[in-house]
Amino acid sequence: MITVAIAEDHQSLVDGINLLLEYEEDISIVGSANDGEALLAIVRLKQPKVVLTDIKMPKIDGISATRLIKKEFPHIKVIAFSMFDQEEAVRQITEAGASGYLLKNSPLDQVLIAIREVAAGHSFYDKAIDTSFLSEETKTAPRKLILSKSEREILKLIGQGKTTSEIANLRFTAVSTVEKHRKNMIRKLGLSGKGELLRYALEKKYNF
Amino acid sequence: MITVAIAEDHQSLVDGINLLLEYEEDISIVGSANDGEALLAIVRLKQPKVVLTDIKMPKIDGISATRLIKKEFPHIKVIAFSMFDQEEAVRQITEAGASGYLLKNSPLDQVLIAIREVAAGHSFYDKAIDTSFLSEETKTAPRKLILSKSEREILKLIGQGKTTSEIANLRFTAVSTVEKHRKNMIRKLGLSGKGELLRYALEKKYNF
DNA sequence: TTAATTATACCCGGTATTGGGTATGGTTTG
DNA sequence: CAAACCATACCCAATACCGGGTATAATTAA
Repeated sequence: MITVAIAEDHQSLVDGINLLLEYEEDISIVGSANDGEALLAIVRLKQPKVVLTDIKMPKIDGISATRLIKKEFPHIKVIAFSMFDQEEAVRQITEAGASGYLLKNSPLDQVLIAIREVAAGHSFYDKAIDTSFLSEETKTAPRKLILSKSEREILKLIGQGKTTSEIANLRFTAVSTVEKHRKNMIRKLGLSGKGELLRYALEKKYNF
Repeated sequence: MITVAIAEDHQSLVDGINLLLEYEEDISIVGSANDGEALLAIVRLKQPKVVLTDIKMPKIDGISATRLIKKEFPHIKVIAFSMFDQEEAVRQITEAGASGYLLKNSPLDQVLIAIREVAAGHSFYDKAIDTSFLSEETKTAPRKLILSKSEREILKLIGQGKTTSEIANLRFTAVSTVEKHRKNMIRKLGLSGKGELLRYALEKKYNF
């Protein structure tokens, strides 16, 4: 199930998208907001897989919102939704971590395609968008290292089946610190517990 | 570290083996008993990797003790230690789950070799023992399936990162039942927590 | 057809993990 | 240099897990 949050100050458009997605069995809208601040609140609460956000919004604009979302939840995919094809806006929100850019005057079914594409880990830019000025890595893999040095070390130890207190001993640090790192990783990676974190560690075979 | 428990009603022999193993850095004696009942108690308490047991013992003989140990802790390796090379005794204790058979009139260093061999997952029979009547599988892989059907199913789900309550929902059964299965598996496999169980599940890639 | 095993479900007390915080120094970097 | 980021360490309340039990019905094996 692809969970989606929408931020858009024109309620009519929100309603339209809601209508469009209503009968898509693999997509579920978990919240919508009319400004950036409300979007952030929804994202923190629901942690959707995909965020579809307008760029021009009250309180917090879409670019800043994207930056904030990607900082707290690097795994959440953001799609920008804008009236105009402005090179500067495309550049800025992509650098902020967005995975796609849609135009409001394009057919609505593009929304559907874009959501599925970014949820699958790809990027999706409206055909009308000139992306030539974006480097290939920026579009497809804008990911810097998500985890910090300590976090990676701790994840490695978790992958060895160590418990939190064993890790704390090995690293000569407090249990609370290891717990904090573990919790930050769970948040950053969008996981839901030590089990999934261990799974992630073993699957990635320490390539993170 | 290979942890070892010894059961032998002649204390002098226990002392001798203690002395022998004292300077082996990779082997540690975690307990010794003079009868089968005391052995069981030690095994339950310390859960050693290897048990070295006499066959003729007060209260519970070595064969019955082996059966009981292997039932509760299939991962614990048992080496029989006997005065005589009796085919029937060799057959019975091997069928009970023992991984090796030593003779008391053999050089003491055989004990060392046997412990390391069985700890590594091999079998070890004294050279004087005629093992021709034992089938190859009986000697090297006397293991029937350690885990039951439900246990294997639950282990698979654990391997997918599911929590206990998620598994209970999926199987339409009580959380307490899933917990019981999980705990039984941890005991049977000699693990120490859900972390290691998950590790085991992923490592064995569901070949259990 | 008994005996053993399995699956089910619950008890207890104790420890670990979770998911939110806050806070304080260092480091890095624009 | 100020803003970000990182590592550190702690708080809290709620939930999950651990490692022992017991018990009962159903199924399987000897």
